[in-house]
Parts: sequence; structure tokens; C-alpha cells
Amino acid sequence: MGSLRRTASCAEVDNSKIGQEVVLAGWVQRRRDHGGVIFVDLRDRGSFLQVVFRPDIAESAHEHAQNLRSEYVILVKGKVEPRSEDTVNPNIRAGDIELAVTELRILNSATPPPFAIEEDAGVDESVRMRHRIHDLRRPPLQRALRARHNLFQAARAALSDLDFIEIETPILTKSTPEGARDFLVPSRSHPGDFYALPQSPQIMKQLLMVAGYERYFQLSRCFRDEDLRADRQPEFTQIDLEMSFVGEEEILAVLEQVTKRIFSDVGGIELDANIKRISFVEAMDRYGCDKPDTRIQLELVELTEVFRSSELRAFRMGVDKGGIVKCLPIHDAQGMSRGRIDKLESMVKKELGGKGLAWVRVMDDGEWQSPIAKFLSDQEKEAITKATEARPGSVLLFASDTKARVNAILTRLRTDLGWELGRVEDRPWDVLFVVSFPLFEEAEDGSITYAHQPFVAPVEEDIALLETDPLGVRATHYDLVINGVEIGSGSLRNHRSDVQRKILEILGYSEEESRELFGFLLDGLEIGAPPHGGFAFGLDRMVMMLVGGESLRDVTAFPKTQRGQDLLMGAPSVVALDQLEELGLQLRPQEDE
RNA sequence: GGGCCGGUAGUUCAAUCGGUUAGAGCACCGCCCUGUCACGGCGGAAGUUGCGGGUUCGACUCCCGUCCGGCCCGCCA
Repeated sequence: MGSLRRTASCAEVDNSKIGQEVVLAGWVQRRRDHGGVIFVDLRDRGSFLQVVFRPDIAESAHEHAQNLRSEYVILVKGKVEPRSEDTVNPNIRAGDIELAVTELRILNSATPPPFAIEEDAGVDESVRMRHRIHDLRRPPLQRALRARHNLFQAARAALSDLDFIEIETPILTKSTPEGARDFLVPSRSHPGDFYALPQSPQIMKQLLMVAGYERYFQLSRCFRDEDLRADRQPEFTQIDLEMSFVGEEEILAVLEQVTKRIFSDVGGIELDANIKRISFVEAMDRYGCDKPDTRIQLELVELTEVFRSSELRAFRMGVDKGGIVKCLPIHDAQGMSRGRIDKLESMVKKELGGKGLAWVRVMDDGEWQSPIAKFLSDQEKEAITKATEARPGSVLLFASDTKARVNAILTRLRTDLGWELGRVEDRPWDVLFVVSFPLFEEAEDGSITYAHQPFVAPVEEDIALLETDPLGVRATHYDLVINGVEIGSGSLRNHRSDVQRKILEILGYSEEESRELFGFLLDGLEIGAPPHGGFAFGLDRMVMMLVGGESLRDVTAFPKTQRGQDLLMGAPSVVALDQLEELGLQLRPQEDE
């Protein structure tokens, strides 16, 4: 580089700089060599500019420019000049000017890139992952990481303004049995013992409340060793917050402000004044899931009672066994072919574990075309018609199974068909709080388990129900749902140790186990714990929504593949035997069968 | 753990029913070119068809296994 230093970025060079001498630095986006004159599109962070090498201006720079190739790193000095009228390119930024180079310094050469560094590289994602650095040079990831930064800043500013303070909590922490599988870190000084990476800073932030910090936040890394999805990475970032001496309303008010600030600062989007609320029960009834996209206009209808004594044995027996029947009515669905319905049925069976998909098509004359019609009494047909508002042109899709599976099947059909058939309200954002979740739910083996996590406080007037009807206890839990994606969740926590102990007892922990596993929290609750509660936003998912990404990999600098590998670094990887020895570890031979 | 889709040159794709030497665009390399901006012209190089096995006179193609990428179910408070 010598003594020459960059004096401007490409973005700063416009026709107000005509006549001035500037020094630019960046990468060769493209070279167009005309023999006598050579054009190079110079790219730097966020912009680019055409620079031109002419032998009549600088013989030696022109000579050197012949050696330039894509992605070479260069420094150029020259004069900003207007382009002649016939060479102006109105399709690009600064297409009316160019830099006439007087001096070229090649700072570094580069091997040819595996794909074009352009808006749309048009290559397979595995190629992009393997060459992540090149991919990171492309505009989509540049924008995403910029948006991510803006989101960090917006969150920090919003919470700081609300008097929250940022406190770090440990990454090396203790394994606790609840929730996801932990990532473990072996301890060298305590052979056989392990740290765990935090799934979230949940207990730590509660202890900070006990310690009197009153308003905490952290942009915290979280780790969960579970199978991945497009919207799930093994490590991710949360905007984690907790506050004392508040109830649900005060927390929701904070969340509303933070959410709006983020949307406004990052996406330039002004959300409605008040975020809509819907109860868990209503969400499940109408949409079949606890994170509905309410822009989709299709809704489910409960029909269990209709089939309680039906001749349709498949349904009646399901109901006898405690299952339910629900229907997804789709009106004006003449365009939905039999073939499409068959495809839906096979999807339901294969992907969702359903037994089948019963359906009815109401013909123009009101007749029911349906594999189940012959089992239905007129009375039942009438009840179904009334409940679903079926009319000629309607297609009714039925699911009969356990409550969970019925809802899973129909919510999937509702989403897929809603988009496919265009039954979606024309507004870009659907933001809502889902509230009044149950505290507990029944596990498959009939035992009682927590619905979200074991520290959620029950609604105050339901505390008495802990003794008599735990499954009926409402929680102070709330989720933020945007466009059908769970963006975050939170609750009030148990600040009374007797309530917390009772809940752990209901969850099946003995007194000893509770003390062993959560003793430091239970102790904390006995040294003057204030009422407190909080929330955690999934930062990655928010960025993904705001930049319109398809997966978290689109908004993460160095993401993992679906099988948890970093293809760039090659992690995870084997380690040296003496490293294992030092940790007191020994690998078990792989069993092959 | 399970279902589905995919894997051919650096890259994006093609290759008829299993049949000649696996082709093409872009990228790359060389030469030419003073106004391009996806520059252009001429020429060239580039392949363990993911890997292993099988069937066959013959396999990119069919079969089995396996690895890798993706989407989903389970799982993930």
C-alpha cells in the first residue's frame, strides 16, 4: 500500500466530486479490457464505481491493469471525471461519472471466485456454504448483516432508554435437566465434570432480579443441541430481558415499544399502535396452533360433538378414546381438484402421521361428493353444514385424531392452502401477543409436564388450583408471534419459593432433586426475591423476517448446516488424544452393526 | 430416529429405452480489440458423473449400500 491511503469510499463519489482527485480501494468486481482502454468496476463496502485505465493518462497503470482479475484487491488514485454523454449508464449508481486512474497499486491477487459475487449468485447452497467468504461478499448477506447490526443497535437503544442495563452472564454454566439437550464442555480441573453452554440465561437473569438490578437485558448467545431446521441453528442470539415489580401489562408494554422500535429502525416499518392479543385457547380453537398467521383467512371448526354417536366409526371411535374432530372449511374452492385433495391426504399421512384425510365437496346442486357421506345421517350433515357454513363450492377437510394431531394436521393444511388459494389478507405484517397459556400440559405417557419452562408463575387467582386441578392452571406466559413465526416468549416468574416448590413437586421432582438441580434458584427466592418477569426475542428470526430471508443461514455470518457442521472451518472435528487425556476423557469405539 | 428432494467440468445445466470419444452457457487460460458497463472476436484447457458394490457384452442412466446438501416429522420450555 506504501504511503498511499484511501481518501473516499465508492459511495461517497458522486458528480459533486467531479474534478477532484481521490484514492479508492477495494476489490475488482469486473474487468472489461478493450485493449486500448480498460474498465474496472471497483467494489468496496456497500458500493462500486467504474474506474478507467487509459494509456494516454497513465501508461504504466494501464499496463498493470491488464493483469487485474476478479477479486484482486487494489488501490487506485485518479481524477473523478464526467462521462461523455454517449457513455453515460443510467442504470447504475454514479453511471454519469468515472475515475480516470493515474496510479494503480495491486494490493493482493486472488484466485478466481467459485461463483459470481453478485446479487443473485445462482448456485447451490452447499457451494455457498463451502465458500462462505465469497458468499459474504454478496449484497444479500451484506444487507442481512447490516440489518442485524441495526437490530442490535435498536434493541440496545430501546432498552437503554427504558432504563435497562446490559449484564453478561456465563457461557460456561451448569447443566440442568429441563428443556433441550445441553452442549457440554468437559472440565480439565475437575475430571469427569462438565460445564454446559446456556440454553438461555433464564436462571441467571432471575437471580439478577433477586440481586436488585430491577431491569436487565442482554444480547445473549444461546445453545441447544437439538436437530435443526431452516429457522433453528444450534447457537443463536436472544434479546433477553427481565424486570422487577411489574405485572404482565407492564412487560407487554415494554415488548411493544421494543418491537416497534426495531421494526422502525431496522426496516423502516411503522407497526400499528397496539399489538393485537389473542388467548392460547382461541388461537388453538380457530387456527389450530399457538402461533397463527391471522392474515390467512381460513379457520377451523370444532365438530367433536357431532360425531360422538356417528355411524362413521373411524370418527366415533376416535372421539370415544378422547380424541377430537375438527374441520377446515374452504369456500368457493371449485378450483381444488380431486388430485390435489389426494396429494394433501398423502402429505398428511406421510409427513404428519395422520391416518387419513376425510373430505366433502359440496356440488352445485348441494349434493355431497365425499367418501364419508354415506355414513352420515341427515342430521349430522345439517350440523356440519351449519357449523362450517358449507355451501355449493365448499370443500370441507376433516381430521379426527388426538387433539394435538388434529390441530397439527389442520394448521398445516390451513397454512398451505391459505397461501396456495390466495386466502391471505393483503398486509405485510401480522403481529400479535398470544396470552393465557396453560401452565402445565399432559405428556404422552399421561404425566404432567410444564408447557414452557418450570419457573413460569401461575396466574394469581389460579394458585389454589395447583392442588386440585393443575392442568387447569393458567400461566402468565405470553408469546410474540409475527407472521406465524414465534419470535419470542416470556412470563412472570415464581418469586415465592413455596409456589415454585409446589410446581416442581407437581412436575415430579422430589425435594432432594429440586434442591440438587435448582437449589441455587430456590435459595435465591428465599433471600428477598421481588416479583419479576421477562422475555426473550429471537434476534435471528427477527432479522430473517426483516430482510425477507428463507433461513437463519441467510442472516448468520458463519452458520451451521442442518447436521450441525460448519463447512468453512470444518467443525466439529477430531481432537488430539492428549487433549482428551488432559480432560480425563476416553472415546468409546464406534459400534458398527 | 423417520419421510421426501437433490448430487455430472470452478459453476449452472444437458446427455432419448442402458449403447460412438459425457455436451453446452458462464467462469478460467491465450491472442486480438480505445468507450465498455453481463463488452466483443478467435482459439484453448477443463470430468474418479459424490463414494463403494452389484446386474449387464456395455451403467451418468437400473439395483443395493454409504456420504454430503436441503425441506419436513419426531425433537427443540
